[in-house]
Amino acid sequence: MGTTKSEGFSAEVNELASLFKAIGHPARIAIIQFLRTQEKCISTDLVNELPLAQPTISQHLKELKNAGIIQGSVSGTSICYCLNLERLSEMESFIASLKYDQNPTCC
Amino acid sequence: MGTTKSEGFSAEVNELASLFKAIGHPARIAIIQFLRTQEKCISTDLVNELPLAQPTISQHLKELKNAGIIQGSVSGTSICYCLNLERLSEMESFIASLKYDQNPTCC
DNA sequence: CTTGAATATCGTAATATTGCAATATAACAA
DNA sequence: TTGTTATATTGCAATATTACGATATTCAAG
Repeated sequence: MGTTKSEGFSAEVNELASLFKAIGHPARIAIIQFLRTQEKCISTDLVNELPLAQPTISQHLKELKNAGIIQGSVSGTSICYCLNLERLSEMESFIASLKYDQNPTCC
Repeated sequence: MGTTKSEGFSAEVNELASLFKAIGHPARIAIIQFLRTQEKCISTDLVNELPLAQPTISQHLKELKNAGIIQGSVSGTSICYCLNLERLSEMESFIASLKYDQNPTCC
C-alpha cells in the first residue's frame, strides 16, 4: 500500500502516467512555461522567478529531466535546460486521441 | 513541508498542474483510455478491466471527476462516466503552446 | 591552489497519496 | 420487506512527495 500499482498496466499506460505526473505540479508547470520563453534557460533565473528555494527547484528540474521532458546541457558553471519537443508531442497526441471515437450516447 | 506550495503561482499554473496531476497515474490513464472506447461506461466494467479493487477505482474516478476531466450521469443503479472534452482541449492547447517560440540557441 | 558562483545532493520533518477491507448507501426486483 | 447489485465512503497502514537547511560539488577566474 502507498505504492502506485504499475504491474497490471501496459508499459504505454505507465509511461504516459509518469509523463503527466511530471508536469502535475505548479512549480514544474511554471518551470516549463519559463523555459519556453527564456533565452538563457539557467536555473539561477528560476530561483529568482519561483517562490521556492534553490534545492527545491533543483529537485523539480531533476524530476522533469528524469521524465525526459527537459534536457540540460552543461555550459560552464551553469546548465542550460530546454524542453524536449518529442515528449511534448507524445503527450499532446495522447490527449488529442481521447477526443475522437467518443461514445455519442453518453452524458 | 510536505504540502505543495501554491501561493506563489498564478491561478492558471495551479489549475493546469491539478489537471495534469489528475491524469498522472496509471489507473487514471487506463480509465480515460477505457472511457474513450466504451459504449457503456459503467464502473463495474472498470473493476473487471483494471487490476484494482472496487473502492480504489471509485476513488480514482472521484479524483478525475473533481478535476473536471470526467463527468458522471446517474442511470439507475449505475453511473455513466464520460470525458469532458473541454478540459482535454485545455490540456492539449497548453502543451501545444510550449512547442512554439522555443529558444533556438539552446540544447 | 584558493575563492566565489552555480548547481546538486543529503537528511529530515510535514503532508499527501495509494490501495484495500469493511461498511454504507442507493436503486431496483421479487 | 427482503435480497441483490452497483457504487460510495470510512478508516487505516504503507509508501511517496514536498520543501528546505546544511553541505557538497564543480568550474572559472585570479
